[in-house]
Amino acid sequence: MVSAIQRDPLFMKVRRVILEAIQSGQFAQGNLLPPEKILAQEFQVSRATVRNALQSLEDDNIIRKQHGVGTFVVPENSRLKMRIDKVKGFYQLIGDSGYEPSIRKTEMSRDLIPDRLSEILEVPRRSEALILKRTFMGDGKPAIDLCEYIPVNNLSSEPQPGEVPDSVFEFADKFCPDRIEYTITEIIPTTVSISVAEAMGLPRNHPILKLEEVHFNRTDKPMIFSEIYVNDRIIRFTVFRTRVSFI
Amino acid sequence: MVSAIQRDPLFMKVRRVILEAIQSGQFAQGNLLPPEKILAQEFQVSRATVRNALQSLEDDNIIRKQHGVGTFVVPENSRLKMRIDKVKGFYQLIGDSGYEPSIRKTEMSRDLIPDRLSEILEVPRRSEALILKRTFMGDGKPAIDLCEYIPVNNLSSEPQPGEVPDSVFEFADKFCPDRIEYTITEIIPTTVSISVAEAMGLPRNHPILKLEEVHFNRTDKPMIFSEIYVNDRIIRFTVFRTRVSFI
DNA sequence: AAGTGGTCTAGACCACGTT
DNA sequence: ACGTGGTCTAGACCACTTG
Repeated sequence: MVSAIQRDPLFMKVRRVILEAIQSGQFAQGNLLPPEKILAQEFQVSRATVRNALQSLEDDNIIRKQHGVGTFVVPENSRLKMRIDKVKGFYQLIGDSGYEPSIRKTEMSRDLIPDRLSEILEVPRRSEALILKRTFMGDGKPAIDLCEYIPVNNLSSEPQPGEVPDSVFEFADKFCPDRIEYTITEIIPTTVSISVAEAMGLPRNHPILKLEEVHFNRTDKPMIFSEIYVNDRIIRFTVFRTRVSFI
Repeated sequence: MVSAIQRDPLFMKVRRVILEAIQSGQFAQGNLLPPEKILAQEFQVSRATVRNALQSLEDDNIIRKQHGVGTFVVPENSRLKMRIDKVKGFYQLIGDSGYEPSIRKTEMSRDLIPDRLSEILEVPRRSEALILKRTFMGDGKPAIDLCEYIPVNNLSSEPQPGEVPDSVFEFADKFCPDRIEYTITEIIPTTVSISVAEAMGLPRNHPILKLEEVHFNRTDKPMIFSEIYVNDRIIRFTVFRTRVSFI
């Protein structure tokens, strides 16, 4: 079952206050935040809690800490919204990219699962899967073409047309016995096939990004496979990488 | 100046011991690690230190924690070595992909910087840059074609041919006034041009992944631009993504 | 020398999932 | 009810950068 209620931890409250202060440009003198000690006093919390809040902001590339110096606000222009390692859903992604998101259609069908996918999803060959096809649009133009394969054995109830959520995470919450705990994505350059060219409104042989995603439950069992084509005229993925020293 | 010496924190020692135990399959009964409390007692450290060690292992997708349940070893087959958000250097990346890495050549030249890059690197138009071109091989076949642009004003000393490090991070450490603090990478699908096709030994119009990287120093100043072509027959990038709930 | 973030301790209580 | 990881405290000292 999906637990919807969860108390908001203290550090998340602190995070929100700091984030608002950043966004309203409050302590933006030189983009330097007050020291952790001061923040702790100000918020009447321990330094560990402040550090927890700052850590979560650093993960999102909002701030950057430097040992012996201080905590800096990362300039807007090097913030990244289309981080491929932070994708939550394509609808939101298109919005973040500055386009008006919409969904053209949702096709739902049942069919035998391709042999390659039955291996990846660890289900018997020639077993059945629910197949969902959708095209996400940005400003009315095709941005993302998506095809999801859910083996019928991984379904806990049968979705009706019209009640399919935008995001695969919500889909699993509603219609699968387990939620998706993590996802592994492979990035593949390719050129558009005839069918994709048609769906995306692109010339044949146009280069395009293909993503193959496998969604796992908490016991590391693969649940769902997604095949995704991304129109690079609308969506450009980025990666943020900090220097790491140790192994 | 680059500080080479740094004391190894306690939690890194703990991390190493846990990692070795995982790799030697020691506490692999059901892939469940002992509780944090027990680990703390065993290593004679505080629970916070154990948590710090476990956190770093979780970041690397070695373990996965689940609130109320325990800490699990992630199965080998869903470990990822070619995480695009964790790339340290291409030489190592090729090795991680299971190929014998080598470097074909390093071309070094000075030339005017292209207008587009002068904007990205925030230097005056028509200023000069050091240009480094290299091809990384895997098992003798071209795997990665790399072209780096370093504005001459961002150099602190002049590299001699033969003393150019494999990694751009080490290059900046040696020949630039600042080290690279973080990198933003854009992922672009494209097809090979004539020159790249030649360098990579690929047919014309073959789809290929292009990466455009901008390397920043600690003051968010762009220092170096890299243009990278990745042969997807040898290197396949992956992304690891866990479910996140809050904003 | 001063001030910052990084590490570490020894406790305590809470939230979550299982039994 | 129990055991797990998650959060939080109040302190201490260390490592790094800068003046």
